[in-house]
Amino acid sequence: MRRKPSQERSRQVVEALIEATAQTIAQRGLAQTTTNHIAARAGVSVGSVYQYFGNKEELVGALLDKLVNDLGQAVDRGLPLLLDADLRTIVRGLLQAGFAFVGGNEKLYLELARNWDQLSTQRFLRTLERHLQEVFRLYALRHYREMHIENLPVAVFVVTNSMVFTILQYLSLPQAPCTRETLMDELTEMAAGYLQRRAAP
Amino acid sequence: MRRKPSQERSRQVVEALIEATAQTIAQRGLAQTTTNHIAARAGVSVGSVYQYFGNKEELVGALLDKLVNDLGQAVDRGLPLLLDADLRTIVRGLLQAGFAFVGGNEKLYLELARNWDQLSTQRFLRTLERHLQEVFRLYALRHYREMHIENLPVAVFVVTNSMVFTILQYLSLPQAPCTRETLMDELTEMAAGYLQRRAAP
DNA sequence: GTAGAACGTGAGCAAGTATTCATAATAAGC
DNA sequence: GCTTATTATGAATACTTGCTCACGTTCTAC
Repeated sequence: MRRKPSQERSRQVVEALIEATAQTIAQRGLAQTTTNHIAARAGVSVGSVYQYFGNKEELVGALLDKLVNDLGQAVDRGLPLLLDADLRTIVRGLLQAGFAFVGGNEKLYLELARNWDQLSTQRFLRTLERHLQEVFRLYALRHYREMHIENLPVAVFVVTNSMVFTILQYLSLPQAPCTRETLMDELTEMAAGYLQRRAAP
Repeated sequence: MRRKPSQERSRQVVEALIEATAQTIAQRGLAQTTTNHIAARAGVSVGSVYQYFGNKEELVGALLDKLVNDLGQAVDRGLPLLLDADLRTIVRGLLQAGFAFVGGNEKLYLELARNWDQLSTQRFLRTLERHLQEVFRLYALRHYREMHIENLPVAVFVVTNSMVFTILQYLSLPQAPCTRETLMDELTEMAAGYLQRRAAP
């Protein structure tokens, strides 16, 4: 951030710019999102963008920061409700929460996912992995008889990526091969089966 | 293809252009790949690109056609060897084959995967799904006692996407969280467990 | 050998877009 | 009210890049 906004006015501009970035990406796609579009939608001029962001990338980065933060909060909110349930219920609940999270801004998240290489999209996955690792670590402690995973980080890595990308792929298909419920059932089956596999000896 | 090459000379130019496209994408990334770069690397001038391809997209499309074709052949070659084995061995073999296939051009495939939205990358996945569906259909026929999946297309969809994207994600990590062998073991565990789950009543 | 077709060339055009900067408007401090 | 700091403006700049086209070269058929 090139200049730190000190007045209320400018803080609102920064907020409007980030929001406008989200909307423009959702509507036109990342590639077709220009600084002029963003400024116009935010109701300010291009110059204002460069008052607060060194370049376009920083602006998108700020948007991602906000989304990563939202994600973390969403997971944390849903977490305590799940820990008493069994593994299958937990996984199903996480999937449901995931769909709900993406639900509002499907277009935006799809577009961001399509451009996952543009650096920071990775932070999204890592944040998610970190939170899920915590969930399953706690579960494993409570149910050490049923679940004993040797390498939790790797297991979480596999499950997280499998879930996220399969769902994204499902969402971006022109016509779905099955209902959303069926997809969640199958993913739950796969993930829960995998995580539960190794009973302690 | 704007003009059909009739002389040997021009056929070589077309081939060189496609090859140069692959190399340039692998080296500089799709976004930084310009028609001028491709032409230079192919040892011809930009104009020649437009003798045979209407635009840059068609050129990349031709490259993808070639790769999809390669993929189909690779799967078909490996297929007969696997059908006698058990499910776990088959999945492990497919993963091994997958890594081998990508192995030579890791950079290229990663870069193409990063830009999966640019149309035709989807064809890649569908081709793979189609082939895998055939593999598991045949396996299910032979081992109808052990495996009876109600909705094979959906199961294959889930497994294929999970495997492909987890591997791609693994490959694009700056530092791997586990060895390639471990990853394959875990993926095998998850996929085979999932596919084998429902025994016939 | 030569005419005509196929092919190759690369400077330059057209279009788009990130970024700057001189200038103007607004708010804060006194 | 006046001064200074902060914020906003948007035309102009600088740069990239896909693509064209008038011209030169190579091949083929007769």
